[in-house]
Amino acid sequence: MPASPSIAFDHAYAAFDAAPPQKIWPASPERRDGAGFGQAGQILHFAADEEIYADGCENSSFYKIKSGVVRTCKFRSDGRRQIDAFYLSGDIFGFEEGSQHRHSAEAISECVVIAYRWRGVDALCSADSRLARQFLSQAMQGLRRAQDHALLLGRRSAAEKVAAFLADMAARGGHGEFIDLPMARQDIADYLGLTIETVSRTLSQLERDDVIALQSARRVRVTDRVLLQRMGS
Amino acid sequence: MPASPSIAFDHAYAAFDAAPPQKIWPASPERRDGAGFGQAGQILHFAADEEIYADGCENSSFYKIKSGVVRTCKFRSDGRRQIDAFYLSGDIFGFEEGSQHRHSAEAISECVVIAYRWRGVDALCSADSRLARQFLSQAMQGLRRAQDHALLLGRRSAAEKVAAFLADMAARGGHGEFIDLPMARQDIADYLGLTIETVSRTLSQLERDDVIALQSARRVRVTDRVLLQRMGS
DNA sequence: CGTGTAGTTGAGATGCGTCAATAGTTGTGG
DNA sequence: CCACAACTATTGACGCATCTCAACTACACG
Repeated sequence: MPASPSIAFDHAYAAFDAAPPQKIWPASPERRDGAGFGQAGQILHFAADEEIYADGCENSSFYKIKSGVVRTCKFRSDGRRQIDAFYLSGDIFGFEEGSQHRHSAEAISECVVIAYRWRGVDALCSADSRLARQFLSQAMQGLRRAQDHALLLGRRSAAEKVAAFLADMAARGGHGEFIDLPMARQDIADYLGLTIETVSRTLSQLERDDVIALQSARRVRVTDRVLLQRMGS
Repeated sequence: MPASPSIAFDHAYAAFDAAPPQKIWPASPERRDGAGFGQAGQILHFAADEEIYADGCENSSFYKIKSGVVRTCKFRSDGRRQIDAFYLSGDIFGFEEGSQHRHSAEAISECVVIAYRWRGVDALCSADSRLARQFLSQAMQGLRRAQDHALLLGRRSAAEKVAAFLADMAARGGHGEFIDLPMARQDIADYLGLTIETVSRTLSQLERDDVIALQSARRVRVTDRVLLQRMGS
């Protein structure tokens, strides 16, 4: 829908984080059964590489990251892995319709996440149309992200993919001209549909071309932001 | 969200199609300005290859196909085109958040579509939570489709891509063992991130492998549905 | 200091793209 | 019904970008 939601989604979820869910999710028929609600907004901790949920398991909650980085991915029968998305602090993941999750989610670094139960969401949205609007907006945001990812994967060179990835990471989590890459090369490769070797070679080439400088394997300095942007678009 | 909507989305939209929008979209503050509503549910005709809306133009409506086939795509600066999705009869397209469309939409065949104006949707959803639920469900469906497309484009062989595409088309519009392909080879290529030559070669190879038989360029008979499914997954 | 993991680099193989020619299809007009 | 043009699809030959396999390097951690 054309207009941005009247109340910023992040604002509403910030409230989710700060206050007990009852404050946000008002009384509703769901509350009477005495279950479900108490668990909304539950804080969970995960170690690096720990699984948060598995592909095909019950979709009872969605999650917001308080700190850390999460990847959602699918494993194919031949063992190949494809990463659907990376989620940074403040992002929401596992936001799917259907009774089962359609990807698995894994902590890339140590993570603190908040789990919000789906149970009762329909009732809450009925009671508060602004909340319903936030949910719609969140779904639309995920849609845009997935479309951009599909665009990134279709018929682009390795250099274009890697440049676009770096530009995206810079936009999302950039500290000035530095980009921190919390994920391993293999994660980047599985996200971009490349091999780890091609990712590594492409990064080296970008460095030789004076577009970036590799401070360390996980830390990139952008020396030519304009060119990086141009290469990735 | 785990459960399917209590009222099937299609049902609600069937009502959209059959009845004047006032019957579905009840009185609301928006109506008082005397505009917008009268145009909701407007029926439009498009010739083959005609543009329905352009990338970047005002996002005032979303659309449902009554008959025909539509593609949404993006054009890159170097002239390459990427197709985001194909929409068949009954599908909804142009369902995006934001003030501008982020793709262009073109009729592949002669088309009849219904345009629904966004204007006033927020108010309507506030008034009718079931409608809000349908909108959310539609967004979630688009999200799933885009995720599947990204999965299809990442590190799969040409044979896997084409097989998956055929299996998808069979599931969506199949008449028994026959698949009608309303789009040109170039469209399929731009959807799968391949060239037209590779698509053509791959189809020929599938025919030599006795997975399909090409009745004509636009009509495929599936001779080994199980194998086709397996190749594409 | 040794061991294990992550990342880089090199050499060769290959799948797909590119360019070009051919074949098939559709539509128009005589 | 045929002739012709224009377009779409198929097929072939060749080149190149990326994959594969392998060796090497850098870094973290006990």
